[in-house]
Amino acid sequence: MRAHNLALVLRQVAAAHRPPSRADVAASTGLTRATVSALVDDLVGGGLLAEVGPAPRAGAGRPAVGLVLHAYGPAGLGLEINVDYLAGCVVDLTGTVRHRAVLHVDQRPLSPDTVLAAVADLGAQLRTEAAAAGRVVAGAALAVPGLVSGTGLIHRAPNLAWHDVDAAGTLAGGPLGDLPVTIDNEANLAALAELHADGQGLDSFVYVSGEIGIGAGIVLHRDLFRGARGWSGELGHVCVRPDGPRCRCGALGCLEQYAGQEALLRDLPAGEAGLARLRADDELARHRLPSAGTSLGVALAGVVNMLDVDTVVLGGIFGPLAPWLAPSVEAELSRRVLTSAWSPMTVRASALGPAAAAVGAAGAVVRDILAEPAEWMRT
Amino acid sequence: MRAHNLALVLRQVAAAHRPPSRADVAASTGLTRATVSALVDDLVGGGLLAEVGPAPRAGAGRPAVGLVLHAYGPAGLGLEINVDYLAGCVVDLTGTVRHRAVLHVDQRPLSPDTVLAAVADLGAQLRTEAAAAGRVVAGAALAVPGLVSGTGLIHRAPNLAWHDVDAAGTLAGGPLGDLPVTIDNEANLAALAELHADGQGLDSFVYVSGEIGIGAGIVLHRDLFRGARGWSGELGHVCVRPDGPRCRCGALGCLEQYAGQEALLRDLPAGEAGLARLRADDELARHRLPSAGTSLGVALAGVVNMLDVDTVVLGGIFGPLAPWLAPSVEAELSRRVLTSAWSPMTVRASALGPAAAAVGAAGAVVRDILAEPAEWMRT
DNA sequence: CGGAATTTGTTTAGCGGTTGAATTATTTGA
DNA sequence: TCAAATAATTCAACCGCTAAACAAATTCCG
Repeated sequence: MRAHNLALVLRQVAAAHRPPSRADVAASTGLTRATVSALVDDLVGGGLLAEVGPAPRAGAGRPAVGLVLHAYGPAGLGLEINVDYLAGCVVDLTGTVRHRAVLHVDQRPLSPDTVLAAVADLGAQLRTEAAAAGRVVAGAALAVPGLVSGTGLIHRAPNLAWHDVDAAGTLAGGPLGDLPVTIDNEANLAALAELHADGQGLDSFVYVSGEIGIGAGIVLHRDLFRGARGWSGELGHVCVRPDGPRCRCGALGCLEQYAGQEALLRDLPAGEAGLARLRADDELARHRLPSAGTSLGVALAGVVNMLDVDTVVLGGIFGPLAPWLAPSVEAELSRRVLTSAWSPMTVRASALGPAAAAVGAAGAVVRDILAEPAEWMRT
Repeated sequence: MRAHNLALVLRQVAAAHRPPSRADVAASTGLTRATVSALVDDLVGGGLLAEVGPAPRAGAGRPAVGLVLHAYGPAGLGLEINVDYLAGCVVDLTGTVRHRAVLHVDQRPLSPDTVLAAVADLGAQLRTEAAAAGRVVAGAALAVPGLVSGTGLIHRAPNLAWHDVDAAGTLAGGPLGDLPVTIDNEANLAALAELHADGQGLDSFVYVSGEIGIGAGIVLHRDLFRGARGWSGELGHVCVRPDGPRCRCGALGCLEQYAGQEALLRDLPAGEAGLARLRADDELARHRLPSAGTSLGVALAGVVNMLDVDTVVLGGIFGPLAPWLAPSVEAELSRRVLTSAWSPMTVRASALGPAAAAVGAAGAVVRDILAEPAEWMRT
């Protein structure tokens, strides 16, 4: 009960627009001021909340002491392994990114152990930076482009050609071995980053992560949807045409064959160079992207009919290509989604830059702490 | 906290295989015997639990008093409107069906008000029967083949040609006007019935409801998944081929055009007559059903790739046709679902008979009471 | 047959945590 | 300078759970 109320108070402070007073929190939670005072004292003592000078306020009365999440409380380390880069960042309790790093290296020729060692080194370096700035990293999360078990086993990462990699075990032996590390799918964590990106109250959406493969992170009522075993969101392998071209996964007509990076860049240089060319050449883009958008729309329409979300966010490489993709996606959705008749769908580009998953990962670490403050303060 | 623990105790009693004693419940919940005693006394006083004579037990010691859900506690009324029948039933707290009724009438020529009045009458009649047997109906739930809002507004029921029908408002004026009535999608409630059907511990599955249309109810971790607005599960309008035949919804190539009842019974008599013919004529069934199963499999593979469930339950008319449908559904799933490589899918026929949704609806009413006993006992 | 052992269920004192009212603290405004 | 207003703390009361002792009802075994 104590634990529950601690989390409740913390949530109110985090959600407030300006630093609330103890009295404000009492009013918004329904608890009494006495209780809130006691809880806040605990949270301040535990390093999760800080008091700030009273905001200039009109009217009489004793000035309120503002409460904010402690900017030097426990920090989260986010790491990302993707096909053509590694990334990492450190965020504080407020969700602000304090340090970041990206390494552009194609990971495909490297062994899983090499890649995991490299990303651990990147993380250790960021942790040192954070420590120098007075922030202690309390935990880490790693984003990978594949299907991951809760135990940290990567079952399959098709575009890295990994399978059955015990990432958690390998990391435990490295320089981050003393940190609790969770491992999650890249699209899931990017979706979380999108959810908590500044302001705009997205409640439920599908985040489409266009990288070498196509993944999706599903957010429902501000909560990440993981499916039964954590393996949801394999949008790239939803069927667009049952008799279409063969996919790397073995099936026919998967979305990835129509809207994956390799399909978009056919006859163009691979990677960023080809994408830049596509963005620069409006003629080319108009010729090639709408049909990919239609395929994306067909697949997403099925997803939306089943899942019932009202917003699609185009992320990864689809973000910058949204001007050409979104109209055909939107058209297909409004044609095929039953509910769009009385409740139209929204399609928009992601608000995030590259390495969104790393930011989401770091944010997930601190939000875990905020969600269970009692757990954190026991130590 | 009290409320939480009351529900906890109730859940343990409901989940037990044989009537547990207070001591058993204490052991399985982690509460002390003293606390459980107090909680149980409240629940017995509130008419939710009953004590039964001590079971003959081996060993020494004072004999235990068994606890069971009160068979004469509050009962739930379930109602179902479907295209070619109305159904209703009353279940007691244990989930046992005590009274039932079905009316085979084609509802399509009738107005919504007429149909709602008829189903309300059916409900009132069942309530009278239940009262005569000493059971008081505490609430009702109505299943409809369409998209429903939480407020009881039926946005669209394509196969009844209904739209914007205020079912809750209409029912409030009828003979059930004094009961709290919730309204929900037919496939959702049938899925709940399947979930709570005797025994076998299904945890997460997609229940495919084949009626005139095709719907789906999604259960994840023994919890109904409703999507963002409660409009999930429109499997019938997932796209199988983007350039397929036009569907009643306006789009091209919806699953319903390949595996809906009308597609299955092309050139056969409509309704039960045609279905009987199909079941009787193995030659015909082998010729026609596997291709429908393949389409179903294509659509379900996309769903499973996104949602990550490991079991598909074929219900409604698909249940009896499962021997011909399931193999091709299964084949398509194992071809197309990524996770099936290391975690194979299961496809099975529903354990339920007709009017599954009515049973699910009635069960939902009593489970709501069991989930919040404090709420119920306040009255 | 009768007492010890055993298990169930209740009683009682104590404790953590919340509430509500009273109290103290700090400011504005007349 | 003092009253009014608002913020935060203190303190007694209370609710619900726990732990341990106790009462009740049965079996085991000499």
